[in-house]
Amino acid sequence: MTPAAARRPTILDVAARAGVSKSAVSLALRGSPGISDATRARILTCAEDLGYRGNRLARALVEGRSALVGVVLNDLSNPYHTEIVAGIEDGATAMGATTLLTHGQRDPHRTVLQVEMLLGLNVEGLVLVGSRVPVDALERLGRTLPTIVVGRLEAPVPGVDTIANDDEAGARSAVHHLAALGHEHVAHVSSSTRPAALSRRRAYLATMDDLGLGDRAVVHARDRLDGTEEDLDEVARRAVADPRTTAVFASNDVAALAVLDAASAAGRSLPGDLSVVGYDNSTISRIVRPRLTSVDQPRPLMGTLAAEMLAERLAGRTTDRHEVLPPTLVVRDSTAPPAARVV
Amino acid sequence: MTPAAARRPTILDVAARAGVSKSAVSLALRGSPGISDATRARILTCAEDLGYRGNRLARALVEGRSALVGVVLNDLSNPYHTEIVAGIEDGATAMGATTLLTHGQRDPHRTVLQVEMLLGLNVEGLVLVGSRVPVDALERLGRTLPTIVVGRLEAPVPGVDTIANDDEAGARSAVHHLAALGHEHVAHVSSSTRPAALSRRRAYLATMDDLGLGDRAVVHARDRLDGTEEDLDEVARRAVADPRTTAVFASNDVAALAVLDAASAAGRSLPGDLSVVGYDNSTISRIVRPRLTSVDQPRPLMGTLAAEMLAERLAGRTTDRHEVLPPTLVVRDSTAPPAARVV
DNA sequence: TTGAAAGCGCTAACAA
DNA sequence: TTGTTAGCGCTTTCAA
Repeated sequence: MTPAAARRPTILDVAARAGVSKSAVSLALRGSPGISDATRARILTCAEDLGYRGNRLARALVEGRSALVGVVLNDLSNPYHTEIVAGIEDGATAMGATTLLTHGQRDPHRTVLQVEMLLGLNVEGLVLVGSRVPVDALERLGRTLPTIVVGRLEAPVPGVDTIANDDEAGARSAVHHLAALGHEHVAHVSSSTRPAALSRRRAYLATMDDLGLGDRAVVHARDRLDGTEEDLDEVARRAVADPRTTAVFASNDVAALAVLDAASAAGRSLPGDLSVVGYDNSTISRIVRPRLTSVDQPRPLMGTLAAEMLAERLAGRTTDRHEVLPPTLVVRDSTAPPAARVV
Repeated sequence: MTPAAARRPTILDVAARAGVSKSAVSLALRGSPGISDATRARILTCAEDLGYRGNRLARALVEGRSALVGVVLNDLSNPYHTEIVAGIEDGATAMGATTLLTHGQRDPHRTVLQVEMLLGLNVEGLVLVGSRVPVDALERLGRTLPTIVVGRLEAPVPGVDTIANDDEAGARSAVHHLAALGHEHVAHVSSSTRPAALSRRRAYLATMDDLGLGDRAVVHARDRLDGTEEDLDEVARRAVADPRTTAVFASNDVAALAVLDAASAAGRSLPGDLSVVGYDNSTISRIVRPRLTSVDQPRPLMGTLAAEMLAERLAGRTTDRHEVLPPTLVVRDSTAPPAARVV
């Protein structure tokens, strides 16, 4: 009594049907030489007839390589990541590898579990996108297999390559844009103390200084001295409440959205009464009204670059590589010259 | 000359170190009985020392089952899907399976390729979320392995289970909500001719009839008679241009967003001058202003249910199951009673 | 040009 | 309680 579901045909079934040995089938299937065209054609036909489908697991086992690459997102629901993923996948496909996609639900612990899972499946390389993997775990990965981190790290980890956008340049372009429009009281809303946000915060202050506006710079940050985080909307309200402030540079689009809301609630008209620049050029920036001026990271490029660096590692590179890519400012409707002052 | 990267330790290495046979290690690792506690402890320690990590590929090969489940999204960048995925993953984890996530980039062809890839990895089941897999391919899948489709199908496919929300009920609740607010001229903006959108369109018309408003119903659809699709913004403009229309039910949140924009552009104030209801309760509905009233599908439940149905199939169920879940209306700020008419 | 045989890392009989 | 053995489906020597 065999089960109802037909067993999946193996290479042996094809061999039997074609009247050859299983190694002949293996050769034929992968287009290797050392087999006559006639036999190959016959074998291919038989395989087709049987609906034969190679067993990648078996192949990976015997070849000692899986041609699998793991991609771990911090958070699947973050639309910021999807273009990066597409880039990685394109690159991986080009090098004959298959990407396995997972996500850590924003939780470092779950992220580590996902990574474990991928290692169990014998992935040959790992790309971590924005994932908050603990440094010790990252170090272990760097020793174990090619590992690329897309996103800013607090400090380099040996054996781990990184790809990030130039947060300093991005922040600078945002502030310069606002200053060029005539804004002097440009405030900053900072959403976190993670490396990328901190870089932007520092660059904001430095740029304000460079422009001779250092004494007008003011940072509204969520992080409190006691280590807790203030509500983002509350921070936005604070920033908007200052009547001198005519423009805000926010450390990401989510924070910018909070500022837009707070401004509306406070009766400040946008962008005349208050200009806002975000960071990430996420879908949010196209959905909100006014449409958000935002700093764009070259996401597709970051993805293909990740795949490329992975390929290099697999080809034998052992030195670490840290790539920083230039962002570009996308100007939309949320920034304009400051309205004439009614004193 | 061995390569620099240390070979990953196998069960044999552990056995050698512990001075036992490899089957003893296998037993110890999986907590099977038939081995003394002392030996087990020793083996576990050795495995730990060596940094041993089981090879799932080898295990899958010998056990004849992979404990892998494939999840295929139509589009990774569609935030609508992510909660469903979380549900599927939770369910799969509970049944001891691992989910492999992929996406088809909205392209049926690419989707089929992804499915092929998953089959090559010996997944034991497949969950397709909103994916547009051609019917013939779907039929083949239904014959080959447990397959669950989350989303509405044009017609049932033998061997394929489905999970969908009740589009009729959702459309009805949207129209009833608007009618209860006092709207009579409720128009519908329909974004496509896909099964879900068509169901909502039909239910809209039926509900308007039921309410005695049949003669005031008007459908603004993208689909033209010649089979082409009109620009969504253009359709929204048309809908908003009709001065009698005081409310719009859109077939999804993206369409609703287009209506909101068109309304603003036409100088109609929201929601007093025009009320709008969307469908999907996507992140869009929380980002736009006014916040969008929208029909919510029970996504987490859809996900866990998918995993559950998969488990049933794997346990031997051979009858098809089609589940339809009730949606709920989430009322936000985009709907209000019609403003008093200035005649 | 083809077939036979070994073995990838593991589990699951079975024998000791 | 332990060790031995035979494969899972495939690739890859090596002979024929």
